[in-house]
Amino acid sequence: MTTTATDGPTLARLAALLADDTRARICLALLDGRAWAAGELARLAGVAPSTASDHLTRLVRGGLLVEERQGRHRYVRLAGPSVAQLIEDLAGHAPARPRPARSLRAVRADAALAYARTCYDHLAGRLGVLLRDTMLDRGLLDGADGLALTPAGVGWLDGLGVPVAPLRAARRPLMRDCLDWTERRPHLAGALGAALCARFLDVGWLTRGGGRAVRLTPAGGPALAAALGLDPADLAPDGAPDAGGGRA
Amino acid sequence: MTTTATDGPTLARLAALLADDTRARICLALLDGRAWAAGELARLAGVAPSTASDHLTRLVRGGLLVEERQGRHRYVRLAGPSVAQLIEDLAGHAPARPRPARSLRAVRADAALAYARTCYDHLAGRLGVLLRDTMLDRGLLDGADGLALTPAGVGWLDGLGVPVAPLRAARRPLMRDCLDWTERRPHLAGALGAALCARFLDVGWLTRGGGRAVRLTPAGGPALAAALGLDPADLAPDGAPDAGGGRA
DNA sequence: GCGACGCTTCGGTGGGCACCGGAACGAGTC
DNA sequence: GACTCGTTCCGGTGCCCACCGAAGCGTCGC
Repeated sequence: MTTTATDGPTLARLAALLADDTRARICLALLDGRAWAAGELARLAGVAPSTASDHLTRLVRGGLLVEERQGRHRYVRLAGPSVAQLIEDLAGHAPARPRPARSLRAVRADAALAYARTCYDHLAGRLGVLLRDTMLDRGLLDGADGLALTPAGVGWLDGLGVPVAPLRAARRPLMRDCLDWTERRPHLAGALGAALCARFLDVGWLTRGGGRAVRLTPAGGPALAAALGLDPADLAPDGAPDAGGGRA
Repeated sequence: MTTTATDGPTLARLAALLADDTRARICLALLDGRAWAAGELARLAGVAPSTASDHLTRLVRGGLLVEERQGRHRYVRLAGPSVAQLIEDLAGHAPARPRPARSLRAVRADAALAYARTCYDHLAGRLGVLLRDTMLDRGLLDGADGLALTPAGVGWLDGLGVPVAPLRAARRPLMRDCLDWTERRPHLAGALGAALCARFLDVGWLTRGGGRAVRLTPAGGPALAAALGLDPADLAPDGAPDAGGGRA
């Protein structure tokens, strides 16, 4: 028999993959869960295509990314939810640094992101945190002895068209708290968080803005408020007058 | 443009703290939850004291470690459970690399670690995983809809002298799955995991071996088996004939 | 076919940093 | 007070790696 699994150098090599500004930027961008082309990532990170290509190769070799070649394009995405979780956790532990606003456009985009965005495959931002809080308030989740769905919660999900049974069968955990970058409080991740986010997009309550931002649709606001037993005003993006301008 | 709270460089600087072999070794050693002197860590990592001192300063500045000066000694320990969790998560994602056994002593020490050890402040290794599994089997935990204590579990803990009420009041989550390095399956962390481990040590069911290893005491084996409704043989460290030799 | 495009490979350059030894400093010890 | 010991500060060295531009290669479009 062999031994303890992870030694120092092994851990260091994994951390080194995220210890570079450019690679970190790339991984954060990929947290939207979609596949990006190599050139897009190079432009986003502000480096030459050759440099980005190098980084992508390294990240793929390290197991953080998977690639898919299509014609002359090289698409990469995060290797899975566990990688997304790892990056989220790291980002959650990094010191929160309020950044100076650079332009009105940037302020609007930041406000839109702070209000609602995807975090790999689930919902984050104020809306994500509010969703979890309300589910706890309404007794759909029980947070006293861990974090678990109540029978009422199972019924509520069923009513939304999110049957729980297939989620239980999934290999990933049903629920998991994910520390929100902007709110510094947890939102809902795991199979359930992903299913809820997908469902809201499916039925048109949410729609993707550019990048990671998502927006409540005119129909989605009242519908979600009703489902949660909230006043529609509670869902207003009160943080800033973002409107719909955030097309980054 | 980038995101609101955590941008690429911020994430990269955090990751860079763990991206060095020596610093990674130091952090892994500190996962035992105790405070180590700078010189001890230098010897453990195999570098000059001046080099280790430099690394410690960097880790403290980065918020991963806290220090405590006592006379001419500088003691450092992990800054808290959240840092321990971060390192555990990273280690859990690192590829498991079977290492060749180097000596009989090393094999014995490794076997002792694989059987039972502390993971910052909670129990890990085969024993830790078995504990969680059995609690699920016995209906003390409910894993179907998240991870939650059942009423039976609350009573069981009370009988062990681990009242749940103060744990609920703690700021850290009551329970959390922590991926075990050696078993690659979850064991129990969070406030409850820490309280259980502390209690087992308090009542003398477990005792600390050298380093991170812990051992079942002659009295503790049958007692723990009885508490869990297991045959004492189920708790045997069957992986290897470790006996009590594992004094790193 | 030809050209445009996206990506990769390949030297070359530069900066950051891990490491050490030696000197200095403070705290304990006799 | 002299000595030891743990730690820190400092200068110097060498390695690793992020970056680029240029050239090469497959893919798509006209």
